[in-house]
Amino acid sequence: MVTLEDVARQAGVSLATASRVLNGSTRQVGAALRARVEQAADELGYRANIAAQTLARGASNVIGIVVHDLTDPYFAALADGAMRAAATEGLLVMVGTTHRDPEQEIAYVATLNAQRVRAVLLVGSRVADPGVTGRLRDELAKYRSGGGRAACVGQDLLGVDTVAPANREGAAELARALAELGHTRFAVLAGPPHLVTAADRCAGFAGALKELGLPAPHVIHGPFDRDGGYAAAQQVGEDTTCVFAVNDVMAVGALAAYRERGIRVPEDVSVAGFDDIVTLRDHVPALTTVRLPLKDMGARALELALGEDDAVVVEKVAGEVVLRESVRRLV
Amino acid sequence: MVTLEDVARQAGVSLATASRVLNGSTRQVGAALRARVEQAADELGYRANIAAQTLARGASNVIGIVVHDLTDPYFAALADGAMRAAATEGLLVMVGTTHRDPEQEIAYVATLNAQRVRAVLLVGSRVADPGVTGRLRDELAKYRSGGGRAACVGQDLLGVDTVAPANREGAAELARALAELGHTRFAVLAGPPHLVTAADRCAGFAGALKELGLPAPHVIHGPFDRDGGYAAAQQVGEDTTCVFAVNDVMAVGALAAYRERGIRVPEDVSVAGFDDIVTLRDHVPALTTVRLPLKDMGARALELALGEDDAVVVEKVAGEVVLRESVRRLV
DNA sequence: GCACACTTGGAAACCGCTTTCCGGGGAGGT
DNA sequence: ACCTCCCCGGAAAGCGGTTTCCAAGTGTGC
Repeated sequence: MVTLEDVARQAGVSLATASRVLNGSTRQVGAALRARVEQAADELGYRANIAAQTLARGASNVIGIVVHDLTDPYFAALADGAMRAAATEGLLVMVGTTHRDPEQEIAYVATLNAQRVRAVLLVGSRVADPGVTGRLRDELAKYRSGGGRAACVGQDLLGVDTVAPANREGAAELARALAELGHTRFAVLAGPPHLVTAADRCAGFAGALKELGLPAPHVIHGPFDRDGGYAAAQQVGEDTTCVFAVNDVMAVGALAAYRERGIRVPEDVSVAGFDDIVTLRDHVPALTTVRLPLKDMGARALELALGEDDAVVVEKVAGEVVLRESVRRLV
Repeated sequence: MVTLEDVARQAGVSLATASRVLNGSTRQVGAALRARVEQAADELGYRANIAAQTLARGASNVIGIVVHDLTDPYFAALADGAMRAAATEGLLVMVGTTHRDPEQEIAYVATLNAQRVRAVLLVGSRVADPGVTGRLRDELAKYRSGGGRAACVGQDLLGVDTVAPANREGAAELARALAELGHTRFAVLAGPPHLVTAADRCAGFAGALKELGLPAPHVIHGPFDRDGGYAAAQQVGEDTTCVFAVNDVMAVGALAAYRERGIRVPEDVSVAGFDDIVTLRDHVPALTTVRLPLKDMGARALELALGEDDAVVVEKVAGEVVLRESVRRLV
């Protein structure tokens, strides 16, 4: 590889001058030398060694994003939002996928710390296990004590800047909207009990029903993905008129299960989800859901992480109930 | 930040010994010292500085993946496959999104070169413009001359290891299968003319029709995404019995357009796509398409890039026609 | 008991770049 | 004509590790 020294020698200048010309500096370099250096760099095909720069400067220009599952459009949208924001700041992005294993999340923070990345974004639901959350907090604390910045999209459980979707409130509002349509017998495809996002949505939904004086929903746990929704839908009782899946991909799984069994949606049963995944906008029947501005949330999380402000800020972002054809009005 | 030197001092050993204990080495260290060092590292919360390691070792443990659009499930699947493969090798992943701007691809290769990443994966269709392709080749050549490895998922146009989907052949086979069902009047939602993947699929399809002695399809160009398919579908002539969208997300756009206009699929018109995107498996009507093993392709590309073999290998991967309900038999 | 091969610990060079600190020269002020 | 001040170029000291090279200690075989 051609190094800065090669360039400097070829241009007949010192290392310092070459560095100042090629890699930015507060100091000026005369036009003549500057031209010589640039030409030499071009001829030799010089590319600065960023590892060396990072070491010398003590600051890197990469950020880390840790998501649960990149192929889930929810995370893809969030990550894309953050990546666009990063690009405008001239930052590179390192993406880690935990494949829904919380331990992996901790491991990634450690690795990103070793990389001395400028900031890390933890995207996705926290888990209820205080053990893992504690260890993650510790790892984050270690990272931050070394000057690292961090933010999270999810629950405010890590002591870092957080973009927190209003899961409880959104689910509650959805419940009220559905009740308004005349539904009274509900089931909730609730996802895994330890996933805080899932639990919050479920609780918010059930809480609103209770306030309305309606019977408690039939809660069915299972995986947080499409197949989880598919499987859980099989266990919904006959008398249920409306099913709330705690996220859109689960709702799609449920719709598929109903379709296979010849149960019509919304004629025989209504189905609602949560997130308003863009990729699903052409689904038939169109999904009633709670819209979250995912891209913005990703971008905002990056902003928070990079922000100078030392105070930990938690930003709640509200969801908006979107009624579509997967839900019908009862009488 | 705590450095190796801090650890060594605390443990009362030399820098060399501490390095050997903590960051792997061929050399052995006695059990007593080893324990002291490990304890010191633990107490201090030491994390190796990877930038320094990369510099000293002259080799990094990160790879770069450049995709066109992460929120497109096609790229998400490919990237996920590659990332899983990378994880098993203990490699970190840097992801770049070009948002379909070919210039960005060149810029990313330059940046990843500067990062001295171990390998770069270029995922996605090449463009027909020989100018950009040439500059990209140059940038890649520069990277590889410095010891970098590279591979591509797409067309064999860059002189690097390539995983090449059999776009022409797959589209041709699809055309034959559709003709078999009695279709004769076709339209192709062809995407942008400069995108090689789109052009190949279109050409393969048209070629097969010609061989069968059928009339040439009505070719409609437009963007390569869902909205492109939606828009292009509006221009399809009345007499067309079957529409081939050159990828699945475009096909979904077309289906949406038809649905809005009250045109039934497949009763009034048949629609087929290409890729067999997993996220779309629950779409109604189920999409006839050509299946590509996306995750495997991503993983394979990484393998090729990392492989020791110096010869440039091009691996064609075949697609499999999958007939589903979006297409009907005529007469 | 001695030469010899192995181990194992440490000193120091080095990886490629940034940046501080110096010094020389030209411009401007008096 | 002299003194400052400013501008710009270069030497060199890091940044935090890895690894080569030495030296000292430990066994082994004869």
